[in-house]
Amino acid sequence: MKNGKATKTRISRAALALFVEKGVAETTVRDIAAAADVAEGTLYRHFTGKDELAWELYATNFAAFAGELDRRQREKDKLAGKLGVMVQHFCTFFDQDPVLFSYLLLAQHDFLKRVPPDMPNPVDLVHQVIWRAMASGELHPGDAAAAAAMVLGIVLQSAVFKIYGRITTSLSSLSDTLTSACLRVLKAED
Amino acid sequence: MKNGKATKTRISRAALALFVEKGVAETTVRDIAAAADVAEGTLYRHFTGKDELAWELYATNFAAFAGELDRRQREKDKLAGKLGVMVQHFCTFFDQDPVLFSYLLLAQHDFLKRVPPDMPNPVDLVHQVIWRAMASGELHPGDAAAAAAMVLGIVLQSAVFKIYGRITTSLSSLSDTLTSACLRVLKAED
Amino acid sequence: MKNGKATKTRISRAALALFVEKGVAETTVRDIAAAADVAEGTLYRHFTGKDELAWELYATNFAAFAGELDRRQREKDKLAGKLGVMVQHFCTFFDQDPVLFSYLLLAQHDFLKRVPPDMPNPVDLVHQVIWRAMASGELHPGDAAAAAAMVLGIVLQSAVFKIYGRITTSLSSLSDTLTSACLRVLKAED
Amino acid sequence: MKNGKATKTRISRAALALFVEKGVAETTVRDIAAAADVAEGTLYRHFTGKDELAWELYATNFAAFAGELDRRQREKDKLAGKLGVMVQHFCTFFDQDPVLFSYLLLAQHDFLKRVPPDMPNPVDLVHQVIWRAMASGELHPGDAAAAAAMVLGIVLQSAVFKIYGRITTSLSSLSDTLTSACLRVLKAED
DNA sequence: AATGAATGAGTGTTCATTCAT
DNA sequence: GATGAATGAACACTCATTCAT
Repeated sequence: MKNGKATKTRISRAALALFVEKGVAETTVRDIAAAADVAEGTLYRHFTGKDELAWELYATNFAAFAGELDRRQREKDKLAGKLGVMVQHFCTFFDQDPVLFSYLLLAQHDFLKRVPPDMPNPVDLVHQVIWRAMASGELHPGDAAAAAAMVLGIVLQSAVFKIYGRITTSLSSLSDTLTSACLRVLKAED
Repeated sequence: MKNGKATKTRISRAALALFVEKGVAETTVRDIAAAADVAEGTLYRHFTGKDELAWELYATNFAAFAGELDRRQREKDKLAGKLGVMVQHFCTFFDQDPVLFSYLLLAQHDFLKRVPPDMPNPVDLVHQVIWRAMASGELHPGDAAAAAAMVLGIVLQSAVFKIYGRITTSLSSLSDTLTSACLRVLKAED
Repeated sequence: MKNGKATKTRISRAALALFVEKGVAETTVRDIAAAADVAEGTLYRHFTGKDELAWELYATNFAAFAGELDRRQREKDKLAGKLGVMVQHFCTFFDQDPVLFSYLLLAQHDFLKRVPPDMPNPVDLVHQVIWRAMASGELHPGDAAAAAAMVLGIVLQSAVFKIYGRITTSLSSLSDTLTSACLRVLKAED
Repeated sequence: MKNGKATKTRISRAALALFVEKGVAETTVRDIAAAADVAEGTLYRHFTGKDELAWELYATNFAAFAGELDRRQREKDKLAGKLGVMVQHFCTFFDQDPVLFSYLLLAQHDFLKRVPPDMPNPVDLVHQVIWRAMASGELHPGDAAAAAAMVLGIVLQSAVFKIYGRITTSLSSLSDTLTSACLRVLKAED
C-alpha cells in the first residue's frame, strides 16, 4: 500500500527502457514485469493494459514537454529568443533523459494519430511560433508549415544522430549551433 | 500459377502498404496474403518468412535509393550542385512512391542496426559529401556529423510533415527551398 | 513412359531410407521428392499419397517376407528344421536389406493394426508352426503364444541390437546361435 | 489455479496415453490439452514444448526404471538370482503401468539416440550383468551383446504380444517361464 | 496491493495435395 | 508422365489478460 506509487513508477521506467530498446510490440508484459521486479498481474493494478501503459507514457510526457516548451517560449518576446529557449530545452531534455526523449521520438508514428487536437504538442507549438512571427511581420511571410518542418528537422535529426552514436558530444553543447542554423533557415535576424 | 515473379511483386507491394499503414509487428501474414490475393503458404515460397520479407523490402530499396543518390551526386563537382541533386532526388523519390519512402523512413529504427557497414546508405552518403567539402576547403571546417544531421533533418522532417498532411504541396515543389535552406545551414555559397 | 517403373522404384527406395532414418511422420514429401530427384507432384502419379506409399512399402514387403518364410518352412518336416530355416531367412533378409528390415521392424507399431487377418504375416506364421508342433506332440503342450513371443524376441531383438550397432557381426553369422537358443527355449530336441 | 504439480501430472498422463495410442507425431498439443482438461497455453507453463514433454516422459521414466532394476539386481549374488528379479521387475512394471511401459518400448526408436551415455539404461544394465557373469566364469564366455539381445528379446517381445493381445494372461504370471527361458538361452544353471 | 497459474484467441509457419502447363 | 507454384487446413507456440489466493 505504501509503495503503490513507487511500484507504478518502477513499472513505467522498466517499460520505457524496454520499449525504446526493443519496440513496444516486441516487448512483452512478462519482460516488463521481470525488469520491474513485480508479478505480471501487478501491471494491471496500475494500468488498464500494455497499450494504455505505452500510451500513457507517451501522452503524459509528450504534453508535459510541450507545456514546458511553451512556458519558456512565452517568456521571450522575439522569435530569436523563443527559438533559442525552445532549442535549448529540446537539448536539455534529451541530455537529461535520453531514453524518454527517444521514446517520444520513436513512438510518434504509433501514437501521433491518436493525439487529440487540444493536447499540448511540440510540433504545433513550433508551427505556431513561426506562424505568428510571419503574421506579425517579424519573419517574412511564407509557408509556416514548411519552415516548422525544417526547424524541427534540424533539432530532431540531431537527436537521432546522437541516439545512434553518430554525434558523440552532448546535445546541449550543440544548442547554439542548432539555434543559429534554425534562424539561418528562416532567414531571421539573430 | 505460372508467373512467379509477378506473385512475389504483388506480395511485396501488399506487404509494404500494410507495413506503412499499421506497422510491421501489427501486420499479420494473413493480412498480407489477403491483400495480395494469395494463400498464406504462397508467401513462404517467395520469402523465408515475415521478417525476411520486411527486411528485404527495407534493405533492397534502401541500398538502391542510396546508389541512385550517389550516382547523381557524382555528376556534380561542387557541394551546392551535389546537395541540389540529392535533395531533388529525395523529393522526387518521395513523390513517386510515398509508401515506399515512408517505409524506409519509419522502418529505420527497426532495421538500421542490421544494415551492414558496406551497404550503400543515404545517411553515410550525405555525411561523406559534407565531410569531403570540409576537407577540400569548400566548406569551412566543422562537425561534419552535426552538419549532416541538420541537412538530413531538413529534408526528412519535411517528408514526415508531408506524410502527416501538414504539408500539402508536392515535396518536389519544395525542392529548391529545401536545398537553399541546407546551404544556408552549412553557410555555403549557393 | 519408359522409366515409369524406374521412377516408382526410385521414389520407393528414397522414401524407405528416409522413413527409417527420420520416421514416417518426420519425412516430408518434399524430402522424398528431393532424394528421388523428381518433382513433388510426381509422387502422386505413382501413389495415392504419402500414407499410401508408407503403407504399400510396409504391406508389400511384410507379406512377401512372410510368404518366403512360409515357403521355406514347408520344405522341412520337423520343428527344428522349420525353425532353422526361418531363423536363417530372418538373418539373410536383414543382411541383404537392412534398411527394409528396419522399416518392417520399426513401422510395425504404426501399421500392425491395419494388417488384414488374411495377409501372410511372419508373427502368425511362427505362432502357427509352434502351435502345430504342440498339437502334433512334437513339442510338449504349452502356451504357444508365449513360446512364439520368446522365439520372435530372440531373433528380432538381435536385429535391433545390430541396427543400433551393439552387435557388429553379420546377423547371418549368428543364425545357428539364434536357432539353438530358440530350440532351448522351447525345450525341443535339436 | 493453485496446484501446479497436479496440473503437470495431469498433462503428463494425458500426453502419455495419447502418445501410446496415436504416436507422438500424430498427437497434437490440442489433443493433450483437451485430454488433460487444461488450456493449450498451460502446457507451456510446465514444459518447454511438445518435444520436451515427450522426451521428459521418456527420459525420466526410462532412467527410473533402470535405476530400480539395478537396485534389485544388486541384492542378488548369482546370475540366476539377478536375472530372476530383473525379469520379475520388467513384468511387474508392465502390469502396474502398461501404458508407461508401452511408451518406453515404442518411443525408444525416437529417443534412444538421444540418451546420454551416463544415463541409467536397462539395456546396458542387462548387458553388464551378463558380461560380468562371463568375466567371473559364472557363465561360459561368449558374445555378451548377443546374449543380452536374446534375453531382452524374450522379455520385451512378450510385452509386445501382451500389448497386442496375443498374450492374455498378466505378464507377471509369465515371469518364471521367462526367467527360466532366459537361463536356458544362456546355458546357465537355474 | 500483489501474485502467478491458467486461459484461449491469435500468430507465424509447415506441408500434403492439386492442377495448369 | 512430369512439373512446381499455389493452396489452405492444421500445427506448435505466444502472450495480453484474468482471477482465486
